[in-house]
This record gives sequence, structure tokens and C-alpha cells, in this order.
Amino acid sequence: MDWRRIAHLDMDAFYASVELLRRPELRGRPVAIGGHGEPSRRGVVTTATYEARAFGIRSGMALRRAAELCPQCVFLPVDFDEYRRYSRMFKAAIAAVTDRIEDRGIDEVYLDLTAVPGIRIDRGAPVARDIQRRVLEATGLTCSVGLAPNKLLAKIASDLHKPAGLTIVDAEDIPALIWPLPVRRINGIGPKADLQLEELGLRTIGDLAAAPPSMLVARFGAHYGHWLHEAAHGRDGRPVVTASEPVSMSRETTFEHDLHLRRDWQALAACLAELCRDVAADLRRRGYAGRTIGVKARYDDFRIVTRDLTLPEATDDDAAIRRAAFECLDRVPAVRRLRLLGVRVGSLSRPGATAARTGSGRVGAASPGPRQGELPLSG
DNA sequence: TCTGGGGTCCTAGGACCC
DNA sequence: TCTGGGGTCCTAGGACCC
Repeated sequence: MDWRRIAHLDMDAFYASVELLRRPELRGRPVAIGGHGEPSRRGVVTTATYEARAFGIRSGMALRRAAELCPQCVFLPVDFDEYRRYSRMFKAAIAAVTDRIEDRGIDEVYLDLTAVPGIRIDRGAPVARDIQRRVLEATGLTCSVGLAPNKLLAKIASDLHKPAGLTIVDAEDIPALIWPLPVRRINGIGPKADLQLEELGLRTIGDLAAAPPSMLVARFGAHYGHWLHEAAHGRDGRPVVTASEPVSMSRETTFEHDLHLRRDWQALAACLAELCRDVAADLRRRGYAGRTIGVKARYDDFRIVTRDLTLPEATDDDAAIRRAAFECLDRVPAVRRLRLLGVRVGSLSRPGATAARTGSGRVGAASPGPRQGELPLSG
């Protein structure tokens, strides 16, 4: 399996594009999707149309801030059920071309097109265009595709000519197309690593590729340092993984107003009970039970604490999860007000299955991939 | 009254066992 | 009175992704 053709397919401004299908009158106007769709309430932008992005609106931005940047922007609440419906539709359209699909969330997938007939014609462009056409016909939505010898390059490529782009990156294109890009474009380099690389004077992927591996290893540790070097040279042996098992399921909520662990105990307890009920229902609906129950709290200063508890037996029962969750909440220090509370169930198994499957169904390590935890932290 | 919700993977220390 | 390892489980925290 020397030569590979890997595609990364990314739906364009997915949530916003789905909303525009049922509100065509908003086409051409700045639209942002997020929270309750009211900038006066807590929430962030999940997706903005390209017209809204022209005003500087970005995903992750507070709705209030977005409204300041663009007062005429239309705000809509998120409707995950609808996005999931379109997600199933575009993935089904792709499945007509290949079954080598790795799910990467609601709006993107990796595809291993190596064995698709005709994939060697024109570097794979005709096959990619056929997939884009099928997605458009099935959903009315456009997507961008990157074609490359591996997932790392395909992911970077799909982002280069959005929307409705098709970008091919082969090994010989790396110096011209990849090296000028900022290091942050590599999937696995986040804000913390970006900051540290900047301190080393490494801004572009080309800078990173030219850096002595010993310097990266000294700064980031053996594993992550080596991975950074490989990634900068566009090397990535990870396979497209078509099946996986969930590791955990969780529910969390951010309060409209911060709550005090003792003074607002009634409200917090009611909230925790509801989260437990919801996560238990999720477990049962998907046929899982879990042994490790945990709570997550975010203080008003954005610090996060977690407490968890492992039970002797896996459960999907409201009351059992609730008891464990309340034990955990009791151990959260009441030092500040909370803005978020969450419940997580991990160490999942399938009660019906014959062999207890606790881990993920992932294939063994072909190549390292990032080990974020090895980053020297809080630098 | 900036900063959502649902995930994965990783590290590290202590307990406990052989 | 001082001397070991390795392995696994549990818990807490953090980086990163969509």
C-alpha cells in the first residue's frame, strides 16, 4: 500500500448553508448561527456565512461581539437535529462512491479513494468532482475537497480554496503550496503549540520543516517534537479508519447567569439531575452503559475542575448515574460561582454484546499523530 | 456581565498487585 | 534498615478537534 489517494471533504459553512436552504430570502446577507440566536444572551457563533465573515465575524466569537461588528447581521439559533439530517444525507451520497469513509464529525469526512476506478486519471480530480456533484444533488450544499497522499495534507488542501474548492497537493507541491502557510494550519497544532513555536521564531510550516529536529524535541518532547518535524514535511501514515466505538458520552450546559454552589444549590441540583437524565437517555438510545461517572464544572474565571467516580458495574440508569454525579459534585470546591455544569459517562460497554468492548475500535498506531499532552504546558 | 457543546487522546501520580 | 521492578486501574487536568 505504497501509493494512496486520500480525500478530505469539508462542507462549506455547514450550519449556515443548511439554514439558508429553508430561508432563501436570507441569501446574500450576513448570517451567523449560534446559541439561542439572540446576541443579548450567552453563546458563541458556530458558523457564519461568507458575507458575515467579511465583517470579521468568526466561529467561537461571542454573539454579542458579532453583533457589535455587524449590527445588521441576522442571528439564528442552532438546530442540530436538522444539521444531523443533512449530515446523513451527504454521507450517504458519498457512500455510493466508496465505503472507505472516516467520520470526522457532522460536516467532514476523510475518504480513502485509492481503490476507486479511474482515480489515477488527472491526479484524481474527476473522481473528486463527481463526489462534489453527488453531494450537491443530494443536499443542495457545496463542499470543498482536498486530495493528497495522506490525511494531513488532504486536510490542509481542502481548506485552501473554499467554498466549493478542489485542491490537489502531492509531495512535489509541498514547498510551494504548504510551506508558506502558518503552522497553525496543521491539524494538531493548536493555540498553545502555536505560541511556543512563535517563541522559537517558527511561523510558517516551512520554518518548522527547516528547524533542527533536536530543537523541536528539546522543546516539545520526543514524541510531539518528532511528529512536528514529520508533519511539516507532509509525512503522515495514518490510515483512514472506517469504524470506531464511542469512548464517552456527556451533556453539559452553560447557565444564563453564574450560580453559586451553596447559595444556588436548588437550581444546580435540578440542573444536574436533568443532565443525568439526558445522558442516561442517550446511553440507552445508543445501546451503551458506562462505569465511570464524572462531573465537570467551569468557574466564572473559566477554570475547569472535574471529579469522577468509577462504579463496580456499568450502568445506563438515571438514578445510579445521578447518585454518582451528586457524590462528584460534593467534591467540587465552592470557591467561585459556576458558569457551566456537565455530566460525563465513560468506560463504556455494550450491555448486549457478548465480548465486553471497553476501548475504541481503532486500528493500531501506524504513525504517531500528535501527542498534545506532551506539550510543556502553560508556557 | 466576551468566551457553546460534544468529543478524543495524553500525562502523571498514587494505589495496589505480583 | 534498606532495597527492586513492572503492570494496571483510578483520578485530575490539559491540549486539541469539529
